Amino acid sequence: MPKPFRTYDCGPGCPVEATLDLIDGKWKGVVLYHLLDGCLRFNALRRKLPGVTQRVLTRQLRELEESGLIVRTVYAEVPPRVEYRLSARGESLRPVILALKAWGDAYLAERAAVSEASAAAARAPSGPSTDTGPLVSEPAPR
Amino acid sequence: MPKPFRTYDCGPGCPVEATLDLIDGKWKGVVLYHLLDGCLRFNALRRKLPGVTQRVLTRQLRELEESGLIVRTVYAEVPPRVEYRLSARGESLRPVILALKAWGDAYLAERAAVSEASAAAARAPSGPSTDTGPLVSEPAPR
DNA sequence: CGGCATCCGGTGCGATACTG
DNA sequence: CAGTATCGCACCGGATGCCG
Repeated sequence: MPKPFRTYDCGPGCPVEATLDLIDGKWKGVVLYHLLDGCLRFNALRRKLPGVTQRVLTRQLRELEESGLIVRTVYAEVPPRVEYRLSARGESLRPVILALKAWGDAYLAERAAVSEASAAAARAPSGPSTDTGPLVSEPAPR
Repeated sequence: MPKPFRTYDCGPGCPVEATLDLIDGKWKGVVLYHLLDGCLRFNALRRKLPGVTQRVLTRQLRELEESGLIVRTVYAEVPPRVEYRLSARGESLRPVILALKAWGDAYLAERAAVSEASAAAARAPSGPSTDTGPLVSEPAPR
C-alpha cells in the first residue's frame, strides 16, 4: 500500500474523499481534463496550463502516475520525448471529469449572468428585476 | 467579486478548475456528501467526520457558505442550534457528488480486490492467475 | 526536451483553551 | 452547542539553476 488516502481514512468507506484525494492538487483536474482528448507531450500539456512551472507540473504528473490514472511513456530519442496518456483507470474517470466540467460551465455562466445583470441594474436603477432566480445568495455583509 | 477562483484564472474557461476549487479543502467534499441526505446540525455533521476539529469544520462550512453551496441557519435558542443545508446551487451539485462517490466506490472495491488477490497469491504461490484484469499498473520499482 | 536539486513563502490544517 | 482566539507546523506550490 503506497499510502493511505489521507491521514484519517474514514473507515473503509469515504469514496468521495478517496476520489477527491486523487485529483487533489492545483493542476491535476485540468491535466486529466486535457488528457481526455488524447495523449500529450510534456510541453504541450504545459502550454495548456498557463502559470504552471515544470517542477510542479512534473510532480502532479508523477502523483497521477502513482495513482494509476495516467501512463508516462518515455521515448529514448535524441530530443527526449515524453508522452502522457490516461490509463484505463484514468479513462474511467471521464464521466466524472465531464460532470465537473458541465457543472462548472453552468456555474460560470450563472455568475456571468449575475454580473451582467447587476451591471445592467447599475445602468438603469429601478429597472426590470435583476433577480432572475435564486442566484446570488448573499452580498456577505460580514 | 469575493475572490477569483485561483490566482490564475485560465481565461474565462476552466470549468473543471472552478468546480474543484469550490470543493477544494480537506472536508468540503464529504460535508457536501453528507448534506445530500438533508440538513444537519453542527455537531451532527462533526460526528460524521472523524478527526476534524471545530475550527477547521467551521472554516470549511464558512467557505462553502460563501460559495453559495450551503445555507447556514441559526436558531436563537437557549441551547444554540445551527443547521446546515444545501442551497439550490449546492443541490445542483448532487449528480457531481454522486459521480465522485460512485467512482470512488468502484476504485476502492478494485483496490480491495487487488489486495485480496495478492494476499491469496502469497498463500498459494503459482496458484490461479491473480490478474483478473488491468487493475494494478505498476509496483512502482522506483 | 524534459527533468531534478535546492531554497523559500504562504496557508491549510491541526491541537488547545476560552466564550456566549 | 457552536464558535472564536492563539499558536504551531507541515506541506504544497513557486522561483531559480543545473543536468542527461
